Amino acid sequence: MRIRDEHKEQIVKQKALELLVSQGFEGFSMQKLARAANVSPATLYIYYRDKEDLVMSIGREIGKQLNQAIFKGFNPEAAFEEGMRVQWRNRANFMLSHELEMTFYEQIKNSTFREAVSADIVAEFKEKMSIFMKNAIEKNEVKAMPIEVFWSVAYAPLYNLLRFHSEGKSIGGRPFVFSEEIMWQTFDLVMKALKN
Amino acid sequence: MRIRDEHKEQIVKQKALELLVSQGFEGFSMQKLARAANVSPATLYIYYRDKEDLVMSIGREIGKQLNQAIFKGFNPEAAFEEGMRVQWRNRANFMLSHELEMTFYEQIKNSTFREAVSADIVAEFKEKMSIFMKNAIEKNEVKAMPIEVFWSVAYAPLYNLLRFHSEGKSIGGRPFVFSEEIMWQTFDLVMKALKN
DNA sequence: TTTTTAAAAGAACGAACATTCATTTATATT
DNA sequence: AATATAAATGAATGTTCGTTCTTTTAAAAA
Repeated sequence: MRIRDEHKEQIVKQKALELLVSQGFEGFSMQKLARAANVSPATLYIYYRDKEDLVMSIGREIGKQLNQAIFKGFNPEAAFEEGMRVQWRNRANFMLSHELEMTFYEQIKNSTFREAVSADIVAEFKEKMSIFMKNAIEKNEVKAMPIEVFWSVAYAPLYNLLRFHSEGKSIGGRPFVFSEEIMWQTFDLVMKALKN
Repeated sequence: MRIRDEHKEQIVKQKALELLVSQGFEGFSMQKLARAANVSPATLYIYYRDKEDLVMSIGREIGKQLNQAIFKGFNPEAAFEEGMRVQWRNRANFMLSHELEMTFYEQIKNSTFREAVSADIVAEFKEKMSIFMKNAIEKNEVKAMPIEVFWSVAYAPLYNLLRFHSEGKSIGGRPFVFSEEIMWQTFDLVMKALKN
């Protein structure tokens, strides 16, 4: 029995990401991918059931990686600001070292493949994060609020900074560059908003 | 000379929006649009140069509408919190009354058509907003900070709430519904972050 | 070494794609 | 009423699409 070439499979995955990010969903096709990966179109159907399966598999894999990265070293029993600091550091680290993946992930969340990607991931986030929040509220570190409000104030600014960063352009004239300093400056503002 | 049917043109625009939002860029085609709008494919090429022109025209039009709505009644000389309140109200009003348009606008910003849509819009925002910010800093209402940090803290939470709203689903178990109350609760947190 | 089996390939399929062409239709002007 | 002209059409263009077919290739098992 001929053995599957894992390296070839990796190349397909990588080229798919590159193509999807550079050309968008509308410019992505199985034949282009096959050409880019130096593979027969038929080979793609050994690795994936069809085009949808390919896109969703890659999307789900990135989602899992992201989720895992986010909770690395995160202790739901930790003090509020400390826990939040870990979350910000984890998210920023992952995003800066996986720009291609994150761009694709944002793309897929604004596409018809939306649901499939985020279902499990949201569930895991909810489970771990709600314990952390419950603790913080009980310890009087933060006011009770709908989790959507919390999420929006706590993380949306960070994601937005990173979006400015990877778009390369800015609202101001000079190009915006994300840095540790800017991140923690923003973090302090967010803490000021959330902490009692 | 036969006169152009403006009503028909409107239907094409509306159906294009509906199709793009429900099927995504990858599921959108000129032939599908023609069928949905009860029009010959050739007619689309009377209204638009090609597919790209169609998508971008619609995107740009929404961008202009959004920008106009945002600055309605906005006075750059106003006090910081008051000015921000106008901005939040304007943005929320527009988004809630143009959900389809906003979904499409988010889609296009995460696609290859990105640049073309936001160029002018960002320029106008920068011009008007920088005066407002300069005033607020001089009046000691808010600390100086990079405009990207300001934007991320000031508006990203609002956009994120509205995203939760239109996704219909939530992090929590119950479906999330955007409301005036939740909006101003979030606004207060953001003000706490930004104001001196 | 031979057999077995799945990986991989290349050519091919009909379907759908963006766009154009030749023609018809409706209206404003003469 | 006749003419001019741009709107609108349906059919057709060649191209690319996703996917499958048949065949070849490579490695594990015999």
